[in-house]
Amino acid sequence: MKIDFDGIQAFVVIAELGGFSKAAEYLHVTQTALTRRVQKLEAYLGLRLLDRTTRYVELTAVGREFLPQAKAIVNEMTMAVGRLKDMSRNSRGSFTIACVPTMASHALPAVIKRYAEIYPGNRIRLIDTSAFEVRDAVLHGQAEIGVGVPTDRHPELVEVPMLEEPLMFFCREEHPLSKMKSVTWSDMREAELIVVSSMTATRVFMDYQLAKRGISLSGAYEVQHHATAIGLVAAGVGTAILPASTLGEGARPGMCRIALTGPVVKRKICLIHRKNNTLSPAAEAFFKLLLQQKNVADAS
Amino acid sequence: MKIDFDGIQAFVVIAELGGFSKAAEYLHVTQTALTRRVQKLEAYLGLRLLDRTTRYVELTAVGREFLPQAKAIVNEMTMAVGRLKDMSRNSRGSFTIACVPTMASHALPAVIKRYAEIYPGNRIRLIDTSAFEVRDAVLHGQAEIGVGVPTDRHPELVEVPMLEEPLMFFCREEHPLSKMKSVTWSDMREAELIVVSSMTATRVFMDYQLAKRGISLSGAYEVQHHATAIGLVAAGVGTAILPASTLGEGARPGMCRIALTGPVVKRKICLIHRKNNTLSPAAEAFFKLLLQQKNVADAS
DNA sequence: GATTTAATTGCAGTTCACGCATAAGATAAA
DNA sequence: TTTATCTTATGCGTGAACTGCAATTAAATC
Repeated sequence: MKIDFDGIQAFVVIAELGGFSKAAEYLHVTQTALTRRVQKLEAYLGLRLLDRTTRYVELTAVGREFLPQAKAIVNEMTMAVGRLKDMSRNSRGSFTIACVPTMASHALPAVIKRYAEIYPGNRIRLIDTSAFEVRDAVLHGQAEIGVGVPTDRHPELVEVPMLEEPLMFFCREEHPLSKMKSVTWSDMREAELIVVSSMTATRVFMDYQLAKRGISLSGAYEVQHHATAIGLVAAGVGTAILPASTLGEGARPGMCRIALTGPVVKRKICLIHRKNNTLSPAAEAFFKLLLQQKNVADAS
Repeated sequence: MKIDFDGIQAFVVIAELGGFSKAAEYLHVTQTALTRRVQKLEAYLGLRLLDRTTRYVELTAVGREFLPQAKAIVNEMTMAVGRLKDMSRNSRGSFTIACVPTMASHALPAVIKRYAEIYPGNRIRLIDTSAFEVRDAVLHGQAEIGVGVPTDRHPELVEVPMLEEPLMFFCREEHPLSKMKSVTWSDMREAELIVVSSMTATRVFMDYQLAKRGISLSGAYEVQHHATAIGLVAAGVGTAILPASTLGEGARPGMCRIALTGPVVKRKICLIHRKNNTLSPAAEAFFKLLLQQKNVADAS
């Protein structure tokens, strides 16, 4: 009833190398063992695969017919197992990560670059989408790792804090507040304010934090993407409230980024993965790199 | 280093049936054994294939990727081994037999018919050719079984006597000798005699036997095939010396078959196979049927 | 919190596979 | 024919691996 892979492998190697002894050397076992394996296999099958005198080994008619199949099976098996071991040893493989757009364009690129240097050849599928869909993608197994914001607890998901960044005030140098070290929410003039859509997790979180302190802020402009908001500010349309990482220091000429206090509202970014699902070695390695990123952020 | 087929099979069945217990039942082992097999496989590979709580079993990302391959391998293996066992148990399979034309058209058809009844579906490739080429076909492995005449001993070949039949004299009813119970070689009139080509083994053997008794007979007509000779006799062209089996008793109207003595020259037919080559089960079964034919001939 | 279901682990028995040493068979050379 | 040599087969003892039972642990449901 049980299938004897060793026997078939022995048969293939003996047939290809033309002898028990050579095959034994190749397989790093004694010739005795191969004799036994072949005998066992033949006994199990009820027919001879190899006609052997003490001098020569030759395929039987059945053996000749079976050899190509056996060879294919042994090869596939060896290959498949080899690939798996390679994945395990060298964190090789492909995986999918879901990520909110901000991180996809700011924190991720550096990590992906490092990852590509350490593990060349590994393909990463990146789904950049809203925080809600990031959560769903991980939950439904479309992505192994999610980079998003904390959400309502789900028993299947694990959220690991990665970094947090304050919302900041963005304006042009000409703006009256541009020379301030920090500004407060009450300094905002709604008539010129650009905020991101209330559909985004960032905005929901922000509104919630402000509401706790009796502050309400809707803004005159509402856009979907941070990049759009930055563009509008740069063009002199107005001022904006955005996560700090939206713009690195002095990344754009004529643009100022000022701390926003009273209160400081911090957007939390976390890594998400399914609770009971082991990450593939490739994803695992990436996950660790992401966590290192966290430490970098903590240190600064 | 050693590849664990059991483990992979366990993985596949568990993944397909969705649980260790169900898989255990399917494989006729305890669920404990499967736990161990999977653990061993995963330890060997260095990664998890199945994420399992005590309640549910689920594929990991790697497991999902590997499952199709594993399934294919396990299926192929099971199929291939199954086919071999079937070949062995039910003498199933195809094989090639080489046969001299006389036998191919006289003794063989009945055997093939019986064989087809007992082992339906088995394909037989039949090479009908000269005795020399029958021998070569077997020697070079193109045919597993040969039906031919004894030749010079070859260390690689085994010849098993099957049947022998006398050469007989064939003529039309109008012929002066047609009413004789038997005729002798000296009764032959060369001017009207049709014999088969001196290239055939039968002819070589006949000449040798006659030469021992100082008889030489070349005939006026020489043809390649027995069927041709019979045709010529039937058309009244002449008389012929042919193996008895060329024509069953009274098989053709107006044709007589008369014993030829002084001496009686018998053509021996034997089965040939390679000495150290095990026959495939299908061929083995056919070989046995052929030998029964021998007994039939001996009895008559 | 109790119950049920399903995988895991401790333990012990047994089988199975392996390797050493030796035998036996076959070919080639003397 | 005998001998040398090469290659597979076998006897036997050892050790590892696999298995199964029974108890355990963990998750999900009531």
